[in-house]
Amino acid sequence: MCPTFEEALELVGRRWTGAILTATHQGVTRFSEYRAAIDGISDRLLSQRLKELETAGLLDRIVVPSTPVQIRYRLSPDGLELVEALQPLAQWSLRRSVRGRARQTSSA
Amino acid sequence: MCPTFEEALELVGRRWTGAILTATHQGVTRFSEYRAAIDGISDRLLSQRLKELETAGLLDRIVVPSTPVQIRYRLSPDGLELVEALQPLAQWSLRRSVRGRARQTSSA
DNA sequence: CTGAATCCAATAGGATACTG
DNA sequence: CAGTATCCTATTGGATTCAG
Repeated sequence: MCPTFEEALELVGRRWTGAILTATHQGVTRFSEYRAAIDGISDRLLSQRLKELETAGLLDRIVVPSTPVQIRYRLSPDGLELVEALQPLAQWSLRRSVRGRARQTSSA
Repeated sequence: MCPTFEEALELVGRRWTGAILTATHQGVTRFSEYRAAIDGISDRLLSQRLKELETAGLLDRIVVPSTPVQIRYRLSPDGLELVEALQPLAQWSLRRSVRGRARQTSSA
């Protein structure tokens, strides 16, 4: 299997990453908005994930030169494509949860 | 975001999981075949992932009553749907790697 | 052949406090 | 507001050995 696919899976499989991408897709742009929109995420992880996604070229970090400066995030073209590419997976998990399967995936 | 989507992402984002699903989809069925097909995976992780995927209802573990018994794995209907749902993501990562983006996603 | 058991190193993640 | 820094624990993953 091509390694870039594994990389994509592992990036997107990191905790909170899906939630951040989804939130961004739904219009969330500010750090504090993510905090409010994503229940349970810590500042540290949010900051880390945003940076990872920016580094991966999936989010653009926009500095608005107001006073005080505002930081906004948005999906890059690649990021938008990714969110769209994840839709079938979202549908699948939704179908599955409706059918009753899901959960019990841990327990090593 | 619905928690089942996060669960799906985290399951599929675990190391080797994508490779195992792909290999299975391409006809791999035996433990030793996975070992041969997936470069670098250890017995421990292969065993663990197979069990996780079985527990999640994505793989079926078939015991063939020959002498000695043979163990075969195959995608369950859900697992097949999952593999199909992952195709857009695979396409996306392929497009991206062709375009030259990808990599540099780690470095916390 | 198909794993399970053990041991260890690395990484991820959570909580909290602090800063420009 | 938008993060950093620090600390600490839990989870992952790799290597190796053992077993039915």
